[in-house]
Amino acid sequence: MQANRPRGLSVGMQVSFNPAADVEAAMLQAATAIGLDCARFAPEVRTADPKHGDFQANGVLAFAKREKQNPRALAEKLVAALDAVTRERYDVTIAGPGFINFALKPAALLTWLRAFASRDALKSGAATAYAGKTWVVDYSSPNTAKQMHVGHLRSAVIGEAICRLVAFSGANVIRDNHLGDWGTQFGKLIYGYKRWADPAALEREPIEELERLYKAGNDATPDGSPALDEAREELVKLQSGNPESLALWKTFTEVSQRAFDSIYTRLGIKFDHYLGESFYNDKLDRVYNELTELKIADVSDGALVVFHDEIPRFARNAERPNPFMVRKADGASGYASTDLATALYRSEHFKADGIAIVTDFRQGDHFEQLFLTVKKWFGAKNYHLPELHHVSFGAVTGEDGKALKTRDGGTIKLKSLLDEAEERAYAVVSEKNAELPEAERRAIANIVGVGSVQYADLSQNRSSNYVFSWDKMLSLEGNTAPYLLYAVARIHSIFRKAGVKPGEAETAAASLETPAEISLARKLVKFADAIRLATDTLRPHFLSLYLYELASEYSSFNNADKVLVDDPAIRARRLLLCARTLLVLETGLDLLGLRTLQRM
RNA sequence: GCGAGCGUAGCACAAUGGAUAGUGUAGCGGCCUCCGAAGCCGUCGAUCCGGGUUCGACUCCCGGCGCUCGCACCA
Repeated sequence: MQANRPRGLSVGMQVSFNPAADVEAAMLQAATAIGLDCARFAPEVRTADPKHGDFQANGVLAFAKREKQNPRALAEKLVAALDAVTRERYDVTIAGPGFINFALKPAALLTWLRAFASRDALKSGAATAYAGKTWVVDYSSPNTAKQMHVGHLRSAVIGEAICRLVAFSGANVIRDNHLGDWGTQFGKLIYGYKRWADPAALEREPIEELERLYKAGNDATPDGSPALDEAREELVKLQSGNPESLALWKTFTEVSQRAFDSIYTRLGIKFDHYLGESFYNDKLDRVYNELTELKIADVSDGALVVFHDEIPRFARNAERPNPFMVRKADGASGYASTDLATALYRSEHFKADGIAIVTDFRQGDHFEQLFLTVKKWFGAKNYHLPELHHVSFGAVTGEDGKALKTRDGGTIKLKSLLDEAEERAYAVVSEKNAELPEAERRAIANIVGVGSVQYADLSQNRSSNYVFSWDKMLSLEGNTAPYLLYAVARIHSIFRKAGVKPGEAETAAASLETPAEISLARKLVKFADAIRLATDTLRPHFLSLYLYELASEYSSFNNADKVLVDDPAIRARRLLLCARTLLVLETGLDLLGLRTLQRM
């Protein structure tokens, strides 16, 4: 997946959304001009450390080495062959053994800022990368009849950010909540429900009551007990379509859905589909039949399984065999079979070009086996094979490094976690801005509180575990949601004071002059690169980090250069910088799933 | 036992094989007659250990060590 890679020649045309694309094209053109074999020469243009420039081309070093040429001399020849537009737009220098550095000149920076003046302009710049692609994103996926807890947080937050990023890059995104709505737990739940259901409690706190009934059912059915046989009987009745059982199950699903929706609303999530495991019930036979017919699956100890002999740990002769369990020995389906049916449905029905499944890293083996199996199966049948991504993430831990629990060792419910975030944010807002009316402080606290929880997760590499800390995520300092939201609020404040809207009163802007102005503009131009990196790697933290650095750059600018000065040209160009910073921050935060504020 | 992920300043994090490894916090020192000081500026401080590949390694490979997790009918 190398979307948004520089392609084609755009030299001499309008500046690109991602100027690195222009540099790449110009380098290739220069290489051709001096007779280099472009099949063997890759310019390797990337964003540079600001002290070296905006972009750097590193490809000369590797190429010169391979061709036994002097890299420095080759770099000089290439630079001399660069076209006039590029030379006009960039200060080009050669450094060290043969790095070629490109620094945008202030006039070129201004051109970019004028060209990308709205969210639509940014989107149309970004949207070429995944244009025409359909992506299914499978995230959140809680079990029905249970409350969402802290373990469901990362999938929901990271998954939503990925949906927005991929959509911004031009894909048609299908948000699919693969609910755990079918399985052995429903036998025990129905068993408990029929004996101990409390109608008043079901009315008042339906999910909590279902959890209590499941627990009661589970406690009453220990291994080997006659009660367990009864619970299994309930499961058989449900799976064979008994109307009474199905009606109960349907109620459980609806009650669960309402509870989930209230969480999703707070997190700004709206699914297109809730195709849970139950949806695939009638699609499993085809999986069994085709895998058997193709001899991809074997019967082992009575179960239908797939071994992948090319991967030692999934091979049939492994020390401890770890087969992919398609159908259990008792004939029941497992999650492997529903996941296989799901992959097929997404390929055939949604025509998916990409599938991203957002679950924790512990399921890594499962998805590796799933993807191996899908590739063999689809390959043999000539089915359309989407890109398959397991978007995995680490655990949420307490400050002791262990899984996050309540003080008394219980599971933290997502609802109470979000409540606490809002309460804590309310306390901070009330302290900092006591003069605001209470209703406004509440509204601010909701956005800051939930945003802080989301951002804490999104600001770090999803692969590692993350340490949950209220104090850090709600802090006003450092790479946090409050810091970013504060920067946004301050910019709005300047426009209020100026009496103009963002985007207005900037036509008189002539050229950027001060170091702080230029530094901020250079950061703004790199938005495209941050989007590309975050999207292609499915790692939102690259965008978070960029936004934080942008906000930090803005704060320095805001401190160094007064915006609302009398000189109309200076005022106009600084208002322009404020407007674009605001646009990029608000667009970027929205892509992460955060709401922003005009005042906080 | 086998396997996977992770290991970067006191703490929490970043680094798309590139230049002197960035940032926050904590510590120290500055900046409010000035658009929001919830801010800005300066300073101190780190790649788990040992080999290898490369012009160049936090990054890739091999061997250790540590933490977390997974290993047949739960998802």
